[in-house]
Amino acid sequence: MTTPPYHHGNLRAALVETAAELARTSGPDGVVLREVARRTGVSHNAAYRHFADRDELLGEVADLGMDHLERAMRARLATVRTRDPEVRARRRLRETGRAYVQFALAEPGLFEVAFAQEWPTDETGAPDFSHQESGPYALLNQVLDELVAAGGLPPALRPGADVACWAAVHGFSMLVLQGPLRHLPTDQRDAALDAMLDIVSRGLT
Amino acid sequence: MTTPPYHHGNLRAALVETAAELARTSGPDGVVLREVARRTGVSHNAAYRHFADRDELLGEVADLGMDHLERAMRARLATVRTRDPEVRARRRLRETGRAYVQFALAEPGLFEVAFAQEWPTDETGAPDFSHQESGPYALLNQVLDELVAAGGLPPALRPGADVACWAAVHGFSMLVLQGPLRHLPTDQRDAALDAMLDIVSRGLT
DNA sequence: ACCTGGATGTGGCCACTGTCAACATCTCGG
DNA sequence: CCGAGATGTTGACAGTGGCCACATCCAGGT
Repeated sequence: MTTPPYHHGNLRAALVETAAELARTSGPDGVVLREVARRTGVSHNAAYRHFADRDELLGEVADLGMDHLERAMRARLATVRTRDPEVRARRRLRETGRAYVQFALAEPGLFEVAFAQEWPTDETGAPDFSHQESGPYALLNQVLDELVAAGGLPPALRPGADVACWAAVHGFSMLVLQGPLRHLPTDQRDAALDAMLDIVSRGLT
Repeated sequence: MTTPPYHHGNLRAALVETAAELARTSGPDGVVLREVARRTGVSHNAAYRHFADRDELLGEVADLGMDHLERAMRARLATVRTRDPEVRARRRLRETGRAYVQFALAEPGLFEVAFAQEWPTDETGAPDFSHQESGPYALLNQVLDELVAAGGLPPALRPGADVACWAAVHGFSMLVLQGPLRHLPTDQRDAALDAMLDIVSRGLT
């Protein structure tokens, strides 16, 4: 007859994990504080000892999602084994985009939570990840720089290329996840993605 | 001393309008059934005589938003006065994209509501606006067809061009509205949009 | 060995929401 | 003119996020 301990031991981490599970299956709106507490076997108020409010918990889930996204991108990047620098860089760029979309489609809930979070800003209020060394955006910039260095992308087109790439893959993900392409059959969806990546790639030449 | 009439007269339309106002200022989550009723000066349950549930009301607002978007796009398209067919088509394509982003930024709430709605699907479940004559998507396809006809876009690149264009402008809008580019100063934002439109345009050549 | 203060978890409460069911009121066609 | 159907109201319910006061536990100092 072991009575459950009054203190959980590592409630904070447990809550984040449960919240992430809910986010995975039901998106941001599925992360209901009381349900998280229920599933973690704790009272509906315990979470407030570890998070200021629901948003702070969601923030943790968002960080977790960003980590997963970055790992997925890095994993796919590592599969490119081409020698020729320019071809290699171009393939790596493509894999970056493909990994982004693939993650969004595989983990729509986490993706949505991760994206809906606040983003770091510098003192002027402008986005401040330009000098970040990690994170999906930094990774994209890195790959784009590789492409410039390899001679595959005219330096004049380099500024703006990051936003263009990001917008394309992000928009595609949204169109498929929540938008008009929601019910597009898988093969057509993949074809559309390839076509889009082709167009963007052609535009960066 | 005129006592207010028991019946409103045109409650349905009035509710949609109030809901649209709320959507404009507070996005989809701001469209709270009870608040809509309150502002319309009616009891919190009156809406149920006209809409099955909150989603149906939101659907009306979404249609309204789509109309506005399409009108904005058409208005901008009409400003292109160039004669040369190819240049004209290319400019019209650009204005299409610019109008989309501009509407999203000017009316973020309506935009979000409009986009989050269900979309028509055909019997197979695939999106069914391919043969639509109106709506933003039909307009985009029309402009792309113009570009092909004018010789500005190789027919081989025509399939997929629609999704690519849409994804780019939609993604850009999302990055600015809810994403990392949220606090980007206006001038930098415009520059980034121009750069992106350039890249997409180059890709469609 | 105590005991005391801070950290952690609990239960009760409030305002708010969407939705349902029962009731009230009005309007219009026979 | 009168009754049926459409429209609007009141009241209730379960569910939510958030706050407060209280209960419990653990660690560190004496």
